[in-house]
Amino acid sequence: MRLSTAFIPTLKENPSDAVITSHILLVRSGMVRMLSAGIYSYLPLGYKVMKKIAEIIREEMDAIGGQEFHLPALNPKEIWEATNRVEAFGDTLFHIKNRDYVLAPTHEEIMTFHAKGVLKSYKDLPQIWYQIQTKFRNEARPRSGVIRGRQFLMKDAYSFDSTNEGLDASYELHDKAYRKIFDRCGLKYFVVGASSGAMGGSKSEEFMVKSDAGEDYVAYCSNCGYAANAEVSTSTIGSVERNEISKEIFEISTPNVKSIDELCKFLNIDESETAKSRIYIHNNNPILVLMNGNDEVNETKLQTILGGEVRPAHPDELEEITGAEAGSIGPINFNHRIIADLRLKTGNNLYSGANKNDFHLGGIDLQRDVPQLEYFDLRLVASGEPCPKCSKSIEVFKAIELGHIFKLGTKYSVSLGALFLDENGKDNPIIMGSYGIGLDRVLACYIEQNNDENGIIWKKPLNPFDVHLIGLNMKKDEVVNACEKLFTELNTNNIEVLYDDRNNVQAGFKFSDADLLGMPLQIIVGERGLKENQVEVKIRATGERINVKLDELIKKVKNLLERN
RNA sequence: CGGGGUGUGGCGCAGUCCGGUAGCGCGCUUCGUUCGGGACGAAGAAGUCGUAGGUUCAAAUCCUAUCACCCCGACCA
Repeated sequence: MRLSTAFIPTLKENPSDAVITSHILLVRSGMVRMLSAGIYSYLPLGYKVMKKIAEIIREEMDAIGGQEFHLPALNPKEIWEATNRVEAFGDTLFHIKNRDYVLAPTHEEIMTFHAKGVLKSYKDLPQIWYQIQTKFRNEARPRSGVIRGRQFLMKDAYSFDSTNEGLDASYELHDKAYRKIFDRCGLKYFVVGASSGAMGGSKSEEFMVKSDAGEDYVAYCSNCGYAANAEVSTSTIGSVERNEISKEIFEISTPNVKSIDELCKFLNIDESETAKSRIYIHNNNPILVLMNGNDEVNETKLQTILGGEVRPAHPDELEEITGAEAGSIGPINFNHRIIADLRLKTGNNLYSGANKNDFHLGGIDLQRDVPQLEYFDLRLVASGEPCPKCSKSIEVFKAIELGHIFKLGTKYSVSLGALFLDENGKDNPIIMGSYGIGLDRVLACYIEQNNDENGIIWKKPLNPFDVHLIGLNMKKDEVVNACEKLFTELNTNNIEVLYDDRNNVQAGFKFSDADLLGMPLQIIVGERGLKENQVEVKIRATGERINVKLDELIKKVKNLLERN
């Protein structure tokens, strides 16, 4: 492809609304443009990469017996009501105004609809159906460019089995296929145990990429390989020590002391001697959650333990409920339900808020002073604490979810009546699994992991082109002639070439564009080299430059691309 | 949905406090000189100052409303 006529609008400056690296580079390299918040157009160069990602996914899905569908994004609302997911998705579901349609955010319902009455016998099972299709979700707050959009491209797959063993096998197939897909895309990722959330089902795992732009937290142990979403990771850190003598409760004036850190400094005590209070509203009733020191509440665990509706209390509610502001709340004289983290079970001589602004209490013995207290594992795991599997230290970091695989069970087949006859002639709901990959995220994560200060660094097989051919001074006939010849030669050798044939652009500009676009190899053709019958090959990833004789170029390029 | 911020030519921004009819850099067009790391000179094109209403002799600037986008939080199959 000739750059002079291609639509690859590169930008010299960072777009003002982009913050994370992948977003900045996607826009600067002319791969995407924003149409509206969370809605992006893929330009030719970006779409070329998306097609390559899709092709890898297709190959691996087909390899496990997957069959590709193309389902409508426009769905009758009725079918979503049958599974109660109009309510479950709430505002995230896009509704069509002038007809009872919704824009599909995922396709369990529609796939199950097609399975119903067609997969009638255990002999018809198992099946793996998939599609690569645009999904619509009315995200409250789209962010990070293409990583969290209102419209995005997703590969979604569904398995249909007659037995739980069959589901296990289908799930395993997807697990292996996903590893192959992400390996082939050149991504560094983790597979973590996850919460099934509103999807329902018994087991689920996420494929995660470590990134500061991520919205999930992953607990990872480099010693034994343990990895889990922090939402579900168990905390195994030890309980606080119990002193031999429990002091009596005493009140201390602590003016302007709001945080645990300030309290520790003020009283010259250790974090472990303090109990932090967080107030939540559970089904319209206040509940105090007591944590040790600076431990954070794991709200997923809290939600699971309490059930119903749980949310943090607003600041104005705090004063109404406790009589004090956020920094001075505590369990003593608190007249609603209190639960505490397991770590505090043995605690005595603890410091906590007095439910009176600018006062704290010391000498609290939870067993003595709050006898009705219930203890649960409520703690959000943190870096440095012992791994639940091998007791070595774990690391907690932010991550982006690339893919998620679920054992769904029979939730959708039951509510939509997708039944099959077993060997005994008895009706049974089909046992399902569902498996997703965000293609936009694969693209963005690749760039997050492969860039430098000059731009993107592409490697096979996702690279849009293999080589970037740069003609330095296109006013010189010998340069033009040499470039044209190489362009033809490379193309006939099935090497994908982006050819910078612009004759009105300075050399420096071309170099910068080439580094920004980031093809694995740059072939630089200039007068200087041509005198020696040679061109320069630059390896984008390392910056290494090699002078190559013209008649050895194709061989050398093939060779370097193999190695890449 | 709560908090904060920003909307001025294609892109990045100044001007807004203190009202006087719009400017800078990049890009774009034409001509010339340059030509291996984002060139130089000359001439030019391009902006309802997000939108609507109001105040005023006069509004990018002040007031009111509204929309869009970004960041933090809430939410997140």
